[in-house]
Amino acid sequence: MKERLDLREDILRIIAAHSGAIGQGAINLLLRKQGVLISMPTVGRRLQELEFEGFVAKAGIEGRVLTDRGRHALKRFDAEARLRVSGAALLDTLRRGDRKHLLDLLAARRVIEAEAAALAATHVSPNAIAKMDGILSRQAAGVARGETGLEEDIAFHREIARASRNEVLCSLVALLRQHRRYNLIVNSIRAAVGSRMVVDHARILAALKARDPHAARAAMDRHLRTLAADLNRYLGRWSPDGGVRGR
Amino acid sequence: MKERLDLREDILRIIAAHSGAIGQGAINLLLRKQGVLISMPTVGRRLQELEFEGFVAKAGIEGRVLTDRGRHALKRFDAEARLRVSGAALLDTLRRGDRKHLLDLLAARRVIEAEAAALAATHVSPNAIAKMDGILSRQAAGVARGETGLEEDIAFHREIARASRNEVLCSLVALLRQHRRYNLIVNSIRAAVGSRMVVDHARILAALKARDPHAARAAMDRHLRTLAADLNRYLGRWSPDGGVRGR
DNA sequence: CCCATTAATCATCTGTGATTAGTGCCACGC
DNA sequence: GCGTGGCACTAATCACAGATGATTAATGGG
Repeated sequence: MKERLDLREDILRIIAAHSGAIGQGAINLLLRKQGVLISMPTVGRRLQELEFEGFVAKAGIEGRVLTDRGRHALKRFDAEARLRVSGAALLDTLRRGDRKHLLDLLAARRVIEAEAAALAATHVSPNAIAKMDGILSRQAAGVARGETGLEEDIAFHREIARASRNEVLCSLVALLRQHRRYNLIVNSIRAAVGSRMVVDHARILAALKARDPHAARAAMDRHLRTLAADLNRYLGRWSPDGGVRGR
Repeated sequence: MKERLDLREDILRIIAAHSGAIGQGAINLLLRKQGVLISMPTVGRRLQELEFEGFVAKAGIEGRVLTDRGRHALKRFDAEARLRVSGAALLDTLRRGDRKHLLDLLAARRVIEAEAAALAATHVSPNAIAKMDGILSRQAAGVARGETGLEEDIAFHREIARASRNEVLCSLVALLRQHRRYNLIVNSIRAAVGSRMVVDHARILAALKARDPHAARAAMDRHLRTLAADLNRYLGRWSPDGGVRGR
């Protein structure tokens, strides 16, 4: 069901690109030129389906043309495809774990989460503040016990993003936080950053409680700046060239 | 090849969730409970494949267990799945076109692109500046002719993101720019914003030429702020409730 | 002795590709 | 001007490969 939809999309695209009507043979050749190697009968079958669904119509004898509905569907497909491609590109960038990309990632997180923190300062609910208080004290207790506090860190940042009431920022924070290698590294340097992370978070939370957007933004900015500096030092220590072995 | 990988993932997950060994019959039942309806022999075949690839091993007679490699692969699968889910959530948010989401989107773009502009001011190459010059003059000419200048707008912002040398920011800009309804609306209000867009862009470009990060950030911030204000006015005019009819 | 598991065999179903029939247009030659 | 062969297209038929499911050994443990 998946790749067939893909094939049909390709066929629609070819028909749209071609001026005038076009038939199975020519479509087959063009598909082949695109690297899609299918037989002509299959193209015919897909064409029958597309015709049945009203996306193409027979134009006399010399082949088929797009209907308005087909053009419309294709436009929607294109938009979806562009979205998917952009998303995939971002995911690929996020998957990479070399030094520069980790720092790039942190720089992006810094501006995004700083804005989220500023917004949160004006929009946060008492309920959310209570939740953050709980997270923070759990994190402090965990770090004191020698744990990493990673879970609480993630939860804290997520709560702030959620409190910003900006769904796009919230989604972005969630997405950018899904980086395995980054989490691993924070794990490794937790001895250095664990306790300071709690202090940083407390400062952010205090700004939220004071409903001071400026202070919240500054606190979050500083938090992620120092994290980036730590990361940079850590990576520099183990691999000056920036090519830490990851996979 | 696709759904089979999916099925195998499900099977791995079930084995991992189950304490101790588990066989085809029980896996089949659990799969069925998940809504995946496959026959027991198929489960057996997948298990053979997984065993051949070293992800599971036979545990005596009572079924199969995960190997270390299987556990590792599953962990990787989980990370990938989380990434995909987060990405899909963001795409869903971006797909929505109501007033609040459009403004959220613009707010996110504002901080991201402002940072990109600031970085670009220090990293931009003469080459890129020349390219932006070209884009800008084409846009000015187009707007003077009564066109929307939308293509050039997109290209300009993309160039700035690229000049920031931060791939994450660049991907984010590309992703956030893929919003059909937003582009449609800008099209609709181009009479109001078309010429001012050129002025804004010129101001940004001037800051880049002066290699002044502060000015670049401020110019971009202002550009997207006014755009948001325009959008807000436009949406307010046509639908005070924020529920513009889309698609 | 019964049960769960693995694995093999056989039938079926689906999708695909090769081939072929049927149809109308076009160009060429008379 | 008209018949005729070539050509592109549609669509049907047949065969084949692959996956799936039902059934059935075969094995070992409670």
